[in-house]
Formats: sequence, C-alpha cells, structure tokens
Amino acid sequence: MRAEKTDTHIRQEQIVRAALDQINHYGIKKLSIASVAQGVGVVPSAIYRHFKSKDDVLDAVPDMIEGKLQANIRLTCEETPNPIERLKRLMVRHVQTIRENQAIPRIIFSEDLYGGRQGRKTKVYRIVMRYLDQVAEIVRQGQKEGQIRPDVDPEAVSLFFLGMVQPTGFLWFLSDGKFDLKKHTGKVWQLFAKMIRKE
Amino acid sequence: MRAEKTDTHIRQEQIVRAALDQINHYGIKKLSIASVAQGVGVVPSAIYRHFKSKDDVLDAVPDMIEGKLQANIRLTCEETPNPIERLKRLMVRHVQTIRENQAIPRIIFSEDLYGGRQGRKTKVYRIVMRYLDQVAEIVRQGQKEGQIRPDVDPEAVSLFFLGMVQPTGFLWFLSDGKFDLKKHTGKVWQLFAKMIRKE
DNA sequence: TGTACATCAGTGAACGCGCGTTCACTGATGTAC
DNA sequence: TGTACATCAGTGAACGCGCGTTCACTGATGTAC
Repeated sequence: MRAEKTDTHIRQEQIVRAALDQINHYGIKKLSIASVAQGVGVVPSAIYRHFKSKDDVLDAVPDMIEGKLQANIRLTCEETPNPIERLKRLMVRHVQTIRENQAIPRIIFSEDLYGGRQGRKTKVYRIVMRYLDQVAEIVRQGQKEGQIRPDVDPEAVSLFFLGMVQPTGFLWFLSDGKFDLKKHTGKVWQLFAKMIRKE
Repeated sequence: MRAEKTDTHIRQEQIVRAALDQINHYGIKKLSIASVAQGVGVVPSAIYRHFKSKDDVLDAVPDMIEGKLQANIRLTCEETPNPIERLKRLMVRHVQTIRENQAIPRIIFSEDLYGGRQGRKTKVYRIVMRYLDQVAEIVRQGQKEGQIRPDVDPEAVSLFFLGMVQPTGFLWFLSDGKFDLKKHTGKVWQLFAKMIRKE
C-alpha cells in the first residue's frame, strides 16, 4: 500500500515525533530508521526524502525537548506571579514531562546522541544552562520581592532545583515506576522550600 | 603474536576493567568485543573463553561500580566520625569518582545496559538505593548527635545529596569539562550545609 | 625423570544478522501553454 | 478545458559495513603413571 504523498515540512515533523515516540516506548537502542518509518507509515527509504541521514533526525530531537522545557516555563509564569509558587509548579510540570517522555532522560544521557556527531553535546548543554538561568531568574525575583532568603546563591538554588528533579526521575525510571514519585518529590520539595523560604 | 595463557579468573577481571576503560575513553556506543579484546591484548574470540556473551561482560560492570561507591563510603567513614564532615567528604569523593570514571554516568543512564537484559535495571536500582540508605544513615547519626536539624527528613536529604552530585557531574560531562566543577560543588555544598546544619 | 594424555586458553577464518544508505523506478500533484 | 511536462514523495531491491558469535585447530601447562 502506498503512503499518501505529504509535504516535506509536515513529514519532517512527523518523523521527529515518531523518533521521540519510539524512544519513549522502546528506548534509543531500538531506534532505527525502519522503526521510525513504520511509525510514520512509510517505507524506510522514504525517510531519506526528508532527512539526509539518521544523524540529521537525531539532531532535531533536542530542539523538540527544548520546546517542551520552554513551554513549561512559559505556562508556569503565566499561571502565577509568586516566585515560590512558580518554582513549585515548574517542578511538578518538569516531573510530569519526564514521566510522559522517558525519552528525555534517555536521550539526554545517551551516547547515541553524543557519540555520533560533534556539537550536539554543546547544544544540549546550552539548552540546560538556559533552563537553569531561567530558574535562577525566578529565584532572584523572589529575593527582590522578599519571599526568598537573600543569602542563598540563585545559581546554586537552580542547580538544586535540577537536583530535586533529576535523581527522582532517574530512580523512578530505574524502578520501573515502583519508586513513589509523588511522595518523594513532595518530601524533597518541602526540604527545598524550607531551605530557600524567608521566615 | 600469541597472548600469554592466563587464568580465567584473572582474565575475567581484566576484561571487565578493559570494558570500563573503553567506556571511559570512547563511550558505550564504541564498546565492542573487539575493542575490549584489544584492551586486554587478546583476539576477539578469546573473550568467549571467559564470558558467554557480551551481555555477560556488561552484567559485571555495575558490580564494579558498586565496589567504587562502597569503597568511598568506607574510606570516608574511616576518615572522620563527624556526620557533616562525612557527607562533605563523601560528596568530594563521589564527584572525584565520576570525574575519573565518566563510564559511570554513561553506563548508568545507558540503554545498552537496560535494553539488553531484564533485571539489570533492578540491579542498578538496588545499588543506588543502598547508597542512598547509607547516606540517610549518616544523616540520622548527625541528628542523634545534634549536629543536623532534627526536623529534616533523612530520606529527602539523601536524595538531595544525590541531587547535589548528579546534575553537576552531568553538566561537567556535557560541557566537556568547561563547567567549573569545583566552584559549583562548593556553592552547592554551602547551600546544602546551610539547609541541614543545626544552628 | 621421562612419557602420554587431559585440560584449557588463544587463534583466525567464517557466518549471519541488523541496519543505514543508495538507486532506479513509480506515480501523484501542480504548472505552463 | 485539455495536454505535456516538471517536480517530488513513495517504493522495494540491493549493497556494504560493523559486529557478535561459532568452530575447528593450535599449543602451552599441569598431572598421572
């Protein structure tokens, strides 16, 4: 059966999305041009109409991840102006995003991403640093408004923010979902809030 | 040239060590029976005298990692009885270990480890949880001795301990060493100590 | 002390599978006249 | 409105490479007699 002819811009997005899906469900190791093609509903060689190589497909994946991170920040900031509340909701969103997209840790830590091509590491580094900067900015805002202790270093806090989210997500992944995410993020958040909140 | 005939127990250790080395230098993706064999100084097929398959070689790697983590705990506890000092030194050691063995994050997050075989995930989960328990135990000790605030949850603190170390190591890896590990772990430790120390 | 044999690690050639990639061809869609 | 042609996405067969794994053979070491 012949697949419907579709504009290359649309196909490109479908392909990247299919790649992300494949990674979510089966992991990077199983990601092949064949499986991506099947996800899209075309024959493997058709992929090469839209991307020059598998590496080119992988190149597009971090951009999609950045999109999700940035959306989380935007949505959170629209939701509430309160800095501490922002941090809390951003954490919940972040955990939720990881939960829905196991692909994110899988990709971000994967060799298949970094081994293949120069510069991808730098790209991901930039994405993470940007995210951390935005978190630090929220912290500074909170200090200016007097809700967050002025004697804590915003950069360090942003690292801790990541440190709140990364290990829990990791353990959740390792345990195949048995690690109680809600309970542990709750506990960790309490401690985090205690650390930064001005009494 | 024929390699010297060597006892299988010794060879097995050499092989696992060589695998770890390969991963440290070139990443998991490049880990092949051929490269491991070269590291050991034998011909690829010789590996099969000592391991049934590549998967069996990979199975042995997490044990070696656990050995390093446990050694860190042991050495630290021998060095000082002070709980807060223990945590600090354990952090330094942990970061140092990651620095020397990029293989550890590379393996722990890798699909090549989990994709291959059932149960390896569980094994790593157990290793990490054990480590966290030991950290939590140090925290409890500190609470008993009155140096650590009694109102913080030891489990949450142990997660934060991991959260102090994991993201920094990750960023260091991503940035190819440009991320200033010493400076940032210093900052993060200060914040961590402030959080748990009883005034 | 010497001989015969068993054991076992090392070797290199070969196999087979998965998979990324190429290529000539097909057929649908849009466009010029 | 109809015809000819260009464009471009989809197809399937085939190629080639990397790599894990097998296997028959080699040769060193240890052991029994």
